[in-house]
Amino acid sequence: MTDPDAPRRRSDVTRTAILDAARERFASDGYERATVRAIAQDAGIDPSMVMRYYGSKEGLFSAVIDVELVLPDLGAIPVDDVGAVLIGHFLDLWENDSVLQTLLRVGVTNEAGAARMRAVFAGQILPLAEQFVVTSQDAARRAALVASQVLGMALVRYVLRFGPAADMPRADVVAWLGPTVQRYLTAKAP
Amino acid sequence: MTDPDAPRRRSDVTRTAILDAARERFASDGYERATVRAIAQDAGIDPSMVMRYYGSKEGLFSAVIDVELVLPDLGAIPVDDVGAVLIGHFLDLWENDSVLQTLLRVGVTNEAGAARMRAVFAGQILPLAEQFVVTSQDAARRAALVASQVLGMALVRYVLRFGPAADMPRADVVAWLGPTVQRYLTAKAP
DNA sequence: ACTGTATGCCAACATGCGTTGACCTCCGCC
DNA sequence: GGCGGAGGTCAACGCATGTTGGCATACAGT
Repeated sequence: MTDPDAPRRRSDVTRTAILDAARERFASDGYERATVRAIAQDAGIDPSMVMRYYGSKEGLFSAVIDVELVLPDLGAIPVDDVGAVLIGHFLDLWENDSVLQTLLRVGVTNEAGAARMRAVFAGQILPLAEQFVVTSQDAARRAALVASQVLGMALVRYVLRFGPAADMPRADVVAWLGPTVQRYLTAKAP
Repeated sequence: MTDPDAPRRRSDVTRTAILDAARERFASDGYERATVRAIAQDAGIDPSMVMRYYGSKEGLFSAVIDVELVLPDLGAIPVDDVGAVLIGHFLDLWENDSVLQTLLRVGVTNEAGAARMRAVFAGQILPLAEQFVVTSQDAARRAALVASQVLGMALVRYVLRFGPAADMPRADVVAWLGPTVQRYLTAKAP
């Protein structure tokens, strides 16, 4: 019997090596400073392989950011815990998946990255806010508020690495930010 | 009598033209994509002038981000209004001065920019938090929380330009974010 | 075992970058 | 009126980048 996880082509191991290296380089250096040559060297192959398998640097980047963010179903948890659960889940996401760091780093200077970020926002955070509110304009605003706090914490904690933000224990982040997004989602509009 | 604001050297007009063009380019494109050639063209002079007056691209960037952020004295306003006043002031700052956009755009991919951002944080937001709290570690955390919300809103509103965040009237931003930073600064630690 | 093709490397290309030094020009001063 | 220096342009350098085509090699199907 054949292993269903086995690579279908011999080149698949190289393909994913390139993708992994690219993920890290884009996440830590941003789009411009992550050079094809550096990515290729990290992956242990020739730069021309990148072009063969992904067409161009832009194509490689597209492959890197083409991921699905999955948020937990918030219907199953008590309404009062939504804020805390959400913050906890976002912290997991940021710490275990480099694609969000990539998006944040690149979205700030690259329009394609910004567009992808907006798409994630529209596909994940917006529907979430719509569970708590009637009019769609109100939901959009609340989603934007949640995004501002979540991305802001990610920025100072993981990207800019402000000491106090980076050192804060996870539980404290949840305790402080949880009520904030809870209010953004469920409080009466001011 | 001589005008005290008159340029002391004939080249001062060119110097500031370069600086103005650099501010805009760095703010909108980030460090890597803001080329010396493009800045020079915007300023209407030759690229070599940039080198003559600022030594290098790095030197020009240093000159651009070498600014003082001034926050209002919060001693004079009622304690309960601190959050709202602060948010209002930050919105003014972001809308009237491109240097913060520059810092945010560059700080995400450039270590010098990130360092400058941390310095602004330590020099401006941290002392502010120290007015409300006794231990310096607590103050640092509260300052980081305020920074996360303020920078997060700047990110989604001015840089990533999420529709709902960019369109939100200024008064609504103050009404939503004011209580948040108010709580970060003055509420009992959880 | 033979052959075609997928896989990979190497060398080179064109381009745009930051940066440099030689040259020109015009203002202010003796 | 001539002169020295500051202000400015021009062309070029060296380098790193993304990208390309040609060539070797090793695998898979017959």
